[in-house]
Amino acid sequence: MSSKGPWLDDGEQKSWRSYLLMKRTLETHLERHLQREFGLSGSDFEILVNLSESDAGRMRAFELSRSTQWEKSRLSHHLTRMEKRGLIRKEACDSRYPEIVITEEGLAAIKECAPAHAARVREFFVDVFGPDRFAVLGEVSDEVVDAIGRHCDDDCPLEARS
Amino acid sequence: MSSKGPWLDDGEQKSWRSYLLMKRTLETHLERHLQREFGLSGSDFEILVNLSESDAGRMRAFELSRSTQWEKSRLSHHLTRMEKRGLIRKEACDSRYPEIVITEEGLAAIKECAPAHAARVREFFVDVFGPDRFAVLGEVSDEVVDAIGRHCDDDCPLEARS
DNA sequence: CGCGTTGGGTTGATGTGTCAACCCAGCCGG
DNA sequence: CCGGCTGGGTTGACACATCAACCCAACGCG
Repeated sequence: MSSKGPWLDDGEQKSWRSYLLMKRTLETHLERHLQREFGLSGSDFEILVNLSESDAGRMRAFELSRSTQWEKSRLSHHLTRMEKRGLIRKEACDSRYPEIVITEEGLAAIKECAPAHAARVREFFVDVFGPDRFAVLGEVSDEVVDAIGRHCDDDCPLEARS
Repeated sequence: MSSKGPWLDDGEQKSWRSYLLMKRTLETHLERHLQREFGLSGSDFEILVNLSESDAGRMRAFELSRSTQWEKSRLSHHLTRMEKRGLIRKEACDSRYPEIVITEEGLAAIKECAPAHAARVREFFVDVFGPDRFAVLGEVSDEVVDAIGRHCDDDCPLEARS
């Protein structure tokens, strides 16, 4: 597996902890900004982005679940909360299973906050990396996701044994 | 601020979303592994690491708060939960304010899971990056934290106006 | 002394994520 | 026709994070 055994050496430790700190700092900064300025959580934002990018502002729940990669129960809980706040609506349609529709209010909310959010992502993340390093980050990220995916393809059948 | 306006172009969008997916995938994978194999959450792990690295396995709460960068209320809540589970103890000492002490059980728990955890970090993250790219990640992470920190130094006095 | 302020720490309310169990329609094999 | 299975979706219980409010000892200063 690894040429160096399980442990991380000092330099790796340092980089790993820097990464962890950065991840948390960026996460809370962005989330806080959205919350304070626009009353939206990061989760709200993610759902609204997906809906607003879809053809008619409406998707089945399991499409959302596919594109966000959320667990179905998290999605269900969050959608009921968002419906209570008027950001989305569940609309019955011909074939069983309701469609999730973005409301006027939801559309207005995301249109209002998206530019400010994007600007912060650019200022504190994209521009700090710079084009080259940022492109590399994108590539490596895909590799990491693949690596974990391959591992789980191997394991999950085993873990799901009963 | 930015030479390109607030929006992200297509390539940047793609990298950003790759990063977001990677971050979540890695996070849930590591957390799930710790939880299922050892009954520890990532938060438990972080506290136990800090305590076990301290001189006598004991620190004041606010030292923990400094080294983890957690909010004090999060820390307080989590420490009471961990005490209930026997991983730590709050011990009264001479000068006001109790010390947080890692228990035998807590020490055993972290010693047991740390190698497996480190191995997963290495396998799915460090080794996928490779030494060079990983070192760069560490550096850029520090820069991002600095950038956000500088911004908040400017703003927080204003935000904290009353 | 008395009184306000600061700072470490706790508490409660609330919103959120996770797990496991469940519901139910459709499907498939007898 | 019936029984079990699958898959989209909901629910409830619980662990967790965040915010604001609070507690209280120590300090500063009139």
